[in-house]
Amino acid sequence: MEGDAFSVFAITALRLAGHLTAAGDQLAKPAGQTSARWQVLAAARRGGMSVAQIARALGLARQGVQRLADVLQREGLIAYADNPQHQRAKLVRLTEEGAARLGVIEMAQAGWADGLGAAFTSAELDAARAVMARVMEMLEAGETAGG
Amino acid sequence: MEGDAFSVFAITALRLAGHLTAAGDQLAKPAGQTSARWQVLAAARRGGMSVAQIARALGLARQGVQRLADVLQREGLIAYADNPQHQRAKLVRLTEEGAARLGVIEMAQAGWADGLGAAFTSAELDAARAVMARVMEMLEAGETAGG
DNA sequence: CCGTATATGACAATATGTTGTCATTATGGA
DNA sequence: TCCATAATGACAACATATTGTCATATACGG
Repeated sequence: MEGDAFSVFAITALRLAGHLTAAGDQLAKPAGQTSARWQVLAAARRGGMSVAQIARALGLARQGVQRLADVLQREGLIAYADNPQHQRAKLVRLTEEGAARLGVIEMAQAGWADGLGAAFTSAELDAARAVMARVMEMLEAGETAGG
Repeated sequence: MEGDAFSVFAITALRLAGHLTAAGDQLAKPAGQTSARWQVLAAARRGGMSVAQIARALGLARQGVQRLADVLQREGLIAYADNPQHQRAKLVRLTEEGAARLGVIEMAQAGWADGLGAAFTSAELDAARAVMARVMEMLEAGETAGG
């Protein structure tokens, strides 16, 4: 039945995420970063977002992203800019040093993704991604409803 | 190109895992457990495995599983049994109390999986799972090769 | 302006997980 | 037996992430 198929799907997704995080750490290591920091740097480049907004975009707890951002700010990779919309919620901005580090990571990431992606068709990857996204939507709906 | 499709796939997988872990924590909470503890309890029920073997099966670091297992042992949910094959590597066994807790979790998990799985066909879930498994195999090969 | 609800950052406690190191225990070859 | 290698558990340091709590800032309805 679908419940069993879903359980196997979920267990596989959790194990895959572990491997992807490990791979991301390896990609980010030459730039002295990690998977988590990379995500925050990428959000900082988009610009115009506060820490809380970045946390929501990444699906993480606000406080965890705050801690990462504070570290990155002390290291000079991101900077806090005044937010005309909100006195306390500073906007996160990528510094030149941060952009350089992010560039190193993304160069490596592009080659990595090309290499792994070559073993699949775009249709396969997109179909799998669509199923994952639908599951995520349902989970998010449940989280909002349940507390 | 497939590289871009793969990047989007990877990012989606990471976000999905965050939501799945949160959902698992909610399922395990009535039994006073968490997603991580649940995984170890499930491995303990299989029996005949040492901590290091469980870690490999879950794709986690040996030391992290050891710490979780030590906590579960102190709480009386699992027990260490002598291993005739290895003096130091004790076998992990589920206690009656551990089996009771695991049962509570899996009752809830079954209903949860049925509810979410009902929105998908078995073919959809299995196709997505197959793609994730192939990605995982490639990542594991890379990890073994690369160190 | 006031009161309520929400959003945000700060701080602490805790859980999870990795990496590194060490001593001990197998394992296999000379 | 002896030695090298790998596996294992113990311990520590650190990175990541959640939950809870608090004070302050913003938004909105009167």
